Parts: sequence; C-alpha cells; structure tokens
Amino acid sequence: MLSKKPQYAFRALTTLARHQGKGPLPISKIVKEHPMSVKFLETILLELRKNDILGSRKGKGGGYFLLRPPEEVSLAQIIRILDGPIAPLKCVSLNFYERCDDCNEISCGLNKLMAEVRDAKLKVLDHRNLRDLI
Amino acid sequence: MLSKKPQYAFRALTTLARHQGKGPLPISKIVKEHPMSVKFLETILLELRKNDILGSRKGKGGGYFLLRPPEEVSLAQIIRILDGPIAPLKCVSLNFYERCDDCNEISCGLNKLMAEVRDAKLKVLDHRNLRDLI
DNA sequence: TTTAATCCTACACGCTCTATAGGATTAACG
DNA sequence: CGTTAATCCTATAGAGCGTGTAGGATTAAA
Repeated sequence: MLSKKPQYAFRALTTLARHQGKGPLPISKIVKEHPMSVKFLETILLELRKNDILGSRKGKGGGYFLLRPPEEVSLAQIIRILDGPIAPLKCVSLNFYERCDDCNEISCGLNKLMAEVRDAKLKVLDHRNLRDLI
Repeated sequence: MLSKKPQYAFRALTTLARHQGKGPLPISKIVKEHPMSVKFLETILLELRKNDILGSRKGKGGGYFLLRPPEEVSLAQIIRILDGPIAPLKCVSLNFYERCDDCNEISCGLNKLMAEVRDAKLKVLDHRNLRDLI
C-alpha cells in the first residue's frame, strides 16, 4: 500500500501539471483544489524539490512548478522519492538493494518470484506519467 | 514492501510443501531449517491455520501441515492473510475495498492507474504458488 | 515596510511491526 | 498414569514509522 505522502503528492502534481508553463503555483492555490494539511504538503513538495522534480520561487508571487514536462515524470520516480522501494523485497530492489542475510539469491525461489512482481509493477509505473494522471 | 510475516511464512511454507503428505511437521523442525524466532513463527502459523491454509495436530508427534497441495496455494492468498491488500490503494482493492473520500472513482486518474498496478501484481501473485517456491 | 510566499528543523502522537512471555491444553508413549 | 512434546491463546512491550504540527528564518514583490 502507498502511504499518504505519494497520494497527496499525486494530487498536487496533477494540479501543477495542468498549470505547467504558467509560472509558479503557491501551496495555498493547490490546497484550494485539494483540501489537505498545508504544512504536510509543504514537507512533501520540499522533498520533491530536493529531488529535482519541482522547482520553486520564494517570496510574494512565488510557488512551485514542474522542472520537466508532465510526460517525462513517471509515477515510479515519485513513489521512490516519497515511499522508497517499489520492489516487494530489498534483495530484488533496483534502487534500494540490500543483501538478504538468510537466502542465497541464486537458488532462492522467493527472490525470483518477487523480481517478477517488481517487473510487473515497473512495467506500469515506469511508463505511466503525470500526463496520464490528468 | 512485504513485512516480515509473509517473508517468514514463505520460508516455513517452503519446508511444509516439501514435507507434504508425510504427516505434521513441528515448529522445532522448521526453525532448524530456517533460523528465526519460534514464538513469532508460532503466531504466523496460527494465523495461517485460522485462514484454512494449514492444519495442525496438538500433542507429541503433532505439528503443522498444508491442507491443500502446494500448487493450489497462491502467493496472493498468503500475502492477503498476513499483510492485507495487494492493491496500492484501498479504493482499488478487490478484497479490502474502501471508498476513498476525496476522489471520485469514475474520473480519478490515479484510481485507474493503480488498478493497472494491482492487475500487474495479481497476474504474478495469483498464478505463482508454493510449488514455484521450491 | 508590508505582505506573501518558501525554507528549515525539530518534535509529538499514535499505530503498526516485531516480536516476547507465560501459561493452558492436548496427545503420544512407556 | 506421569512425562514429554507439541500446539493454542492472550496479553503486552519496545522500537520505529507514518502523519502530521510548531515556530520561526529567509526571500522577494509591490
């Protein structure tokens, strides 16, 4: 299950995607369309900015904006930033790999099957993007 | 990410599957093959028994055993029992559905995409079973 | 100078995950 | 019938994480 962070993020990003090219959009405007905690959304958007999904401008008239066109931002990128691994196990994760202490990965059956699950998820999440969300 | 419960469960079930038809297998034997907390595994196997995956026999010579042949026990069944929904969101879950308060499911783009993810996962998890794990 | 925005860091609260504890019950075996 | 070996059951503990909150510091436009 996705946590709240990516869920809220997707709502905000939908709005930002629709507004793309029209300058920065402040949090106050986003929350008007999607009611949620301003402060919580702030930490989420900050995280997305630090990971080069969003840009921002401070001060009056400032706000957030997408750094790339919506079709170049996959759902997988967002989920990885805010929720971590997409794979069901660390030992089959592409971006968060950790060795698993008690299974040998060459012969471990679970390993192989979970890699299949990972690929199945990525087939959707890597190709679907913010444009598809609108 | 899968929690520890299904991970431990899959290890134990692998052993039980290999032992199928040869009578009940006590926890003590399972832990000898897969080192882990006896008491924790006990609660896990109990949960699987209450959900008709395992049978058990008490007393000396007792233990746990699969109620059905390994190829009839899908990974999806185990994960649902021990970890809950396979879908990324409750509002697209087949077995744990809950309405989502702030998106209308007919027009919500995220809803549709997460249903795709759910189906992609199920395509693997519904068809893969304990036999594949061995 | 006022106003409106992001930026930053710390922390609080509750829930869930990961077990652990301690006994009650059951059954085989000599 | 007593010992031994197993499951059964319920409660609870500790840590970590998810979900925010708080309070200001900084920046920039008007």
